[in-house]
Amino acid sequence: MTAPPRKRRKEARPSELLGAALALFVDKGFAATRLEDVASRAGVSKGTLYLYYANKAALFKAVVQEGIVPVIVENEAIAARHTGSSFTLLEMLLHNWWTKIGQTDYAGIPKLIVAEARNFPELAQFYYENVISRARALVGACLRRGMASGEFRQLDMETAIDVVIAPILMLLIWRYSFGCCQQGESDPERYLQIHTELLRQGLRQLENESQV
Amino acid sequence: MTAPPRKRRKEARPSELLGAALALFVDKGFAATRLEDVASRAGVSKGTLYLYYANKAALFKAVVQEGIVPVIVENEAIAARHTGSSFTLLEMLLHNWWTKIGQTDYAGIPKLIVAEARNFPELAQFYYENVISRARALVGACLRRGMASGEFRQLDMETAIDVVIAPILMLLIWRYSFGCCQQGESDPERYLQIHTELLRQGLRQLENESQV
Amino acid sequence: MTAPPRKRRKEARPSELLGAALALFVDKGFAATRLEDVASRAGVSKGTLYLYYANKAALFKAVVQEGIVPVIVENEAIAARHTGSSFTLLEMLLHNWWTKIGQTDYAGIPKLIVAEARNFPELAQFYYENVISRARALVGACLRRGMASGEFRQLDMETAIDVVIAPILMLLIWRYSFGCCQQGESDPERYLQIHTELLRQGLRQLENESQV
Amino acid sequence: MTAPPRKRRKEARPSELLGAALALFVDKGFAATRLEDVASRAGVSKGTLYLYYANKAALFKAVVQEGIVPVIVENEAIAARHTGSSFTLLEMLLHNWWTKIGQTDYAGIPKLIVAEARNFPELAQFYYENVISRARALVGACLRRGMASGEFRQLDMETAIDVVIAPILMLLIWRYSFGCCQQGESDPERYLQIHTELLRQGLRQLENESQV
DNA sequence: TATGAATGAGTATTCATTCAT
DNA sequence: AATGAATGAATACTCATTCAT
Repeated sequence: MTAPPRKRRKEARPSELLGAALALFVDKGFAATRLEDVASRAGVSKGTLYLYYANKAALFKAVVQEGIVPVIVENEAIAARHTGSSFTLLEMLLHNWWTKIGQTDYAGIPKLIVAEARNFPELAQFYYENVISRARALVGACLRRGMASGEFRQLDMETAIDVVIAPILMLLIWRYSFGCCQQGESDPERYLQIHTELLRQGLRQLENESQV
Repeated sequence: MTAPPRKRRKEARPSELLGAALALFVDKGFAATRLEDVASRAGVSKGTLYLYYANKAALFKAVVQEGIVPVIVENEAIAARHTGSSFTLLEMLLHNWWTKIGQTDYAGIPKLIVAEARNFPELAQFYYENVISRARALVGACLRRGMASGEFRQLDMETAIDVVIAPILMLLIWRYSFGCCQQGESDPERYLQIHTELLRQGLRQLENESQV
Repeated sequence: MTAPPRKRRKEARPSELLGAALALFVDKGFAATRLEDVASRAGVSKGTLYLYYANKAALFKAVVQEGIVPVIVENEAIAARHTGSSFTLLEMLLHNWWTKIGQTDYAGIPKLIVAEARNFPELAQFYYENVISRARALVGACLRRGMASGEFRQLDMETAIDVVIAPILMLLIWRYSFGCCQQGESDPERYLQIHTELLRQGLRQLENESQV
Repeated sequence: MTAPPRKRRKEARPSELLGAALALFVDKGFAATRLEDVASRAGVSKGTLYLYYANKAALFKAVVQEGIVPVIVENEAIAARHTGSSFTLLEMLLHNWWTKIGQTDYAGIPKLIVAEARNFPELAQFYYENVISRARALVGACLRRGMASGEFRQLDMETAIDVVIAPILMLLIWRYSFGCCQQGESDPERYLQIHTELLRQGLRQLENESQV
């Protein structure tokens, strides 16, 4: 009969809610996450959640907007002010993504969105416009820059973007799907290092080719 | 005179059900597929479905068992009897996979299983054991063979397997998630051709390296 | 742990469900009626209700369609085959309505629809087209017939229809709103008898008027 | 210089709240009106509403008390001081009701109370005691007076009261339920005029009858 | 074999009311 | 007096599974 103490934390609520939502979204997926669980994980009631986010889709969009879009923005800034080797830029972009996304709970979002895109086209559209197309544009610009300078060899652009993005994407998708099924302990850092090295070789203008 | 078709019908039930299940699973995913829809697409009642498959999970496993595992078995046979270039073997394996899986509705299964693995660990386990681990073993054996013969350079095995599998996997995942969101028409054949070429260059023992 | 016995009563279900729905709709109104209560009053589970009616609105429409529209149809038939006094026809129509609607649970529907029309425009539209407009057309035809024969005096048609319908409508609305609040026991039969008498006087062509 | 308007504001709060409540109650009904909407329409917060009215029911009662009961009181005063024709008194009472209620937003209250009486018996009881019973008593007294003086013929009292009240009540109920569904534009003034005329004829002591 | 009627657990969202500030 | 953050009860609809026929 003792009413639970009401705490007013207007400032802190949004980030607490987004944190709880992220944790559950990446664990269960979008459809299978119950908003009641999000609320209770954030220490509030279901109703409180709706004070901050109009519905489940809005909550998901906020998670992406607050957690992933800023990293895109950062990377756009890094690219804008970069002078020097295009491959170094590529490394910086991937490294920042890895630090801010790959090493946090946000790492689960790419698998989630791939998994639910068809059943929630509105979310897919949002993610495509705000994350995918911007990320691809960024990598594309970097590659174009390298090809123009002769640092990279000429490649089909869309395929080249895939080649850059796929390894990190596969790593994240795998970790959040079969990650726990796999017996052998995988070392993501080493995996990425190898792929970066393959990338360097795959992209670089070969000596004798450049001379042709 | 209507008896014979009725009989044929009866014997065809399982495959009709599996066909309907496959179509809906790859369209909606596992959780979002309604067994009632599967049954009605196969032209039977919901109850009949349960005469053949104990539950939704059993139905899914049957789809995999009947449609995907045989391709693995074929590929194992191809590898067993192959003599000659390891890269040619790799091409044969990928080509068979592409023909039997990539160009059929089964192409949607990899995305499905990645999407639902966490929420249905039993299915993930089944798929991992019956498809993933066997496919990786097969590719691994092929790579080991090529490395032993000097055709391929020495690479970390797990990473090399990833490098072989990832492009085709990404292609399928993408097609069944953002495929329809994307404006530009993508040409999967060309995409695969490019990746096969990159693969050839990435794996081959370079002349001067081998001389060292 | 003993599962409740499942009874298959496909034939009887619809009328049992409609009966339960009618009872609760007229008691609580449309919005305040819980489908779970309808189901349990009919002795079935919530799910079963949905086997027969797609949703709450469909259930309501079925109640009207099965219980009220047939009375309209009957009255149209009565009017079509009637020969003789127009006032007698009017009495027959009102009497049939009173017997089939006014003395049954359907008597609560007019109040319900008036109460919820604004919040459920789709239901209002359905009821207006299937009941109200047909009932008014029927009364209108009867009045026109009496005016043409000189039995009734000339009156504005819409108002005349109101004058005929209003007393019985008010009676029903009152019974299902303040009926229980009222201390004095009201006698609906006597009320209607008085109104019918007033109607006879109000409609009839006065002797001296007809001579003018 | 902003202080005075602030003060005026404060004193005007209750009537602003009652105005907002009236508008929403007659639009949505009692149950479907959200107190948050009432508050925001009045330009205050939800909490403030509760400073003035203990709950939704109290708010509704206040609307009736402030807007409808005074018209009853006025009519009681008109009747108390009236000398002359009873029918003229009836016309005055109806006219005042029409002006103060029928031509304002309060016109929606009769439909509301009829619609929600059963689900909110406390409100029904309040309205019955403060409005309905007093209005009927008033009309009853007027009719009794006319019957005593020989201006009206002898009629069953309750029925006679119904005859007087029903047309105006039906008009208001209709306007707030199917009013918008109806294609033909109805003219309430003309409707009332016709009914008043019918009333005059229906109530008056016929010459030859009075002579009997 | 085949049917399809029946079940009931599961969930996003709303809103009157409370209360800390 | 005023705010608005917080609460939690309440409800339509879905669908995997069961089972009587």
